[in-house]
Amino acid sequence: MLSKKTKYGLKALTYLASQKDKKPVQIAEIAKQENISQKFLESILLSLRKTGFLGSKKGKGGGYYLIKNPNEVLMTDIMRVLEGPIAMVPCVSLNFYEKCDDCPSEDTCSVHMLMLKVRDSTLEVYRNNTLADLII
Amino acid sequence: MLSKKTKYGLKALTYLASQKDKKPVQIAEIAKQENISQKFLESILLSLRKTGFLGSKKGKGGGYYLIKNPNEVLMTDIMRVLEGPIAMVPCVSLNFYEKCDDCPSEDTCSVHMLMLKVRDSTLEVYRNNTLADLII
DNA sequence: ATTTACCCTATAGATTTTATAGGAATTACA
DNA sequence: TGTAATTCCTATAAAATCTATAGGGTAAAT
Repeated sequence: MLSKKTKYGLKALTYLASQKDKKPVQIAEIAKQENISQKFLESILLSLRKTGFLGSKKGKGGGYYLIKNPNEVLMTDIMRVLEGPIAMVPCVSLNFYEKCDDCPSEDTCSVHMLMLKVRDSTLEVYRNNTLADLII
Repeated sequence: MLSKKTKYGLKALTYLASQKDKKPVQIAEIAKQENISQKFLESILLSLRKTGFLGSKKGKGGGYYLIKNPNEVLMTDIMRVLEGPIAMVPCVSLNFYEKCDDCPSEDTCSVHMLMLKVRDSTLEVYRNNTLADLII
């Protein structure tokens, strides 16, 4: 299941991406328009800024804005920051690899092979979609 | 992330599928071979029996066995029983549909469209794999 | 100065996941 | 007929994760 954090994050990014200009948008505005708890959204936007997706401006007239053009932002990168690993098991994760402690070998693990296929098919979707594709 | 329940369930099903004959296999044997807590596995196998994937036999020489041939068991069906919805959001789920309470409309939801694509690509994997494909 | 708005950390509440406990019911077999 | 083996079932506890909320700090604009 997609976490609320990811869902809210995607909605906020899309909201920013659909702005005419690149002027900062306030948290309060995004929160209200997208039905998101403002404080929760605040922490999400903060993490998106720290990971280089958003810029921010303090003080009056401040807010958040996109750093790159929407069509340059791959869904793979967004999803990894918001949701974490794209793979369903750590042992098939490209960016968050971990060995499973309950498996003697990955070569003979039935789950491993299946989840590799799922990962690849999901990756293909994320690699072929940018933030721009989320704008209706 | 794949839950342990699903992972263990898949391993257990694969273990049963790779048996030569269809004689019942005891929980204890599967638990030991696959490094799974026996009591936890017990509840998983129970749910797989109640959903028609496994048969069971009580008493001495009892255990669990597959009802169908491994190549007749689609991964879609297994995953829905073990893990639940294949979709990452309820509003794009075929079998567990639910409206999102924070979205005014699905047609204008950026998350909805993306998750529809992810669901379809994942479904394609599960529809093209059976339990037999998990056997190494 | 004062107001506006982001910055940051800690923590609490809710939910889900991951088991564990303990006994009841059933079967095989001596 | 008795006994050991094995699944069946419900309840509940422990742990982890998710979803916020609280409250003050910091920088910028006017």
